[in-house]
Amino acid sequence: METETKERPTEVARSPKFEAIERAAYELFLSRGFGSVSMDEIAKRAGVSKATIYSHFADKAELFAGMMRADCAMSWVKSELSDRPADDARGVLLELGRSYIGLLAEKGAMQRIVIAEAMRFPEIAQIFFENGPNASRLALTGYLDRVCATGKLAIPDTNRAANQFFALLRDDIYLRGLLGLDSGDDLQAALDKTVTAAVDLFLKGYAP
Amino acid sequence: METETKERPTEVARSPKFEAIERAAYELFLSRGFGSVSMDEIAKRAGVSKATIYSHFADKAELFAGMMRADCAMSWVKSELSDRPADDARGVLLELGRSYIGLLAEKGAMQRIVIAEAMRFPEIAQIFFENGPNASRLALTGYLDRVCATGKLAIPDTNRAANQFFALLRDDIYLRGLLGLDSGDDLQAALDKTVTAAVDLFLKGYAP
DNA sequence: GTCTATAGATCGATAGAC
DNA sequence: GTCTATCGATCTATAGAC
Repeated sequence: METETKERPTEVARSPKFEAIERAAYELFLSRGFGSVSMDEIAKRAGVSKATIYSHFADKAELFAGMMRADCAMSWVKSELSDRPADDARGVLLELGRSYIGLLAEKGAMQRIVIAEAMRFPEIAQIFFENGPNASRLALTGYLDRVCATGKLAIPDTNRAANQFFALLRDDIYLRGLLGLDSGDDLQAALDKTVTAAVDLFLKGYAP
Repeated sequence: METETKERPTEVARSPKFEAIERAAYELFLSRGFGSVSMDEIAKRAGVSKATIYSHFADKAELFAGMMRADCAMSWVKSELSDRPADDARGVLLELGRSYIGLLAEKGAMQRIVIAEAMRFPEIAQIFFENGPNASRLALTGYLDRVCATGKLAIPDTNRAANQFFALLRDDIYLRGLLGLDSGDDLQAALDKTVTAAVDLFLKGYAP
């Protein structure tokens, strides 16, 4: 979805029904996927008729792809790493780790749908990977390069190390989330422990 | 002792049509998921009529769940870790790593389907996780305990460490596979490098 | 047991009134 | 633009002949 402040030169204010359709489709698709959601259902939730939907969107696939594309295109990394201090790798990685894990939980439903429909909508899977995991990896790689320049870490391949760090953060909680399994009683404590354990292993493993 | 099991008569040979149905359903479900495969399609591929399928399986959901349940229940870990030497952690972990990555590639399609249908078939997701990732983690935890007993590694939480090791092995290749993205031209070399890099980081990070 | 034929329901998409 | 009404296709599941 896009923010309301974003200007669209070629288009005037979008009608309330149009936005209602978008919102209804987004919520339904994200909770149940492409195949299990019918256009009748979207129309009913949006409070419009089915014909109104087809006056704004060519077909069901375009409606789905439009919603997912906009959602995947949103930037993942909230905290920029380019202006982070290179002499406090532990603090920066801890903060990045907590931010990343929060992001996984927040975007969990979207990722499950993207994976489920990756065969039918390969373009969506591509956009998701580039703007999500790959963008995160690139950002961390740049930061690790700077840390290595200070001599505080010795990483032979910062690209690979960035991948490893995010892999450690995902742990098995990511897979559990994709599978819809409850991760025990004290999830937040487990997540914090996962972050600190990942940073510990990473820093010691790449110490000079 | 059940003498008359309708579903699995292990003593009596199951009819060829029954097995043809199972094989056709398994292949189709694994390649396109639950919703996109019709009973007509399964019947056509199996060379039987639709009514014959319904004479063996209650409905489409039971047919799907039966196939996926059987596939998920298959043991993952091929090489038992209980009889592995505790004084050669690097060699054992390298071998386990290659085996695990091969397994991910082999079961890639099944995992994508399990994730995609996790909401509709939570039981399948549960069985998959227990027999797959969780069983692997338990096996590795036991081995790491033995290695720590020899003093060659110092791991505060072997359960967490086992999770971390498998997470390092998955790297981002696992996610790419779920998304159906091609992982470049030289996949095998990248996989080998991922395994060695994971073992390197793990051993140095948990060195005494 | 296995088939053909079809019921019954739902879906995506459209025609036509207003 | 938006609605109601419906078409045609497709799906799951079943009835009935053999």
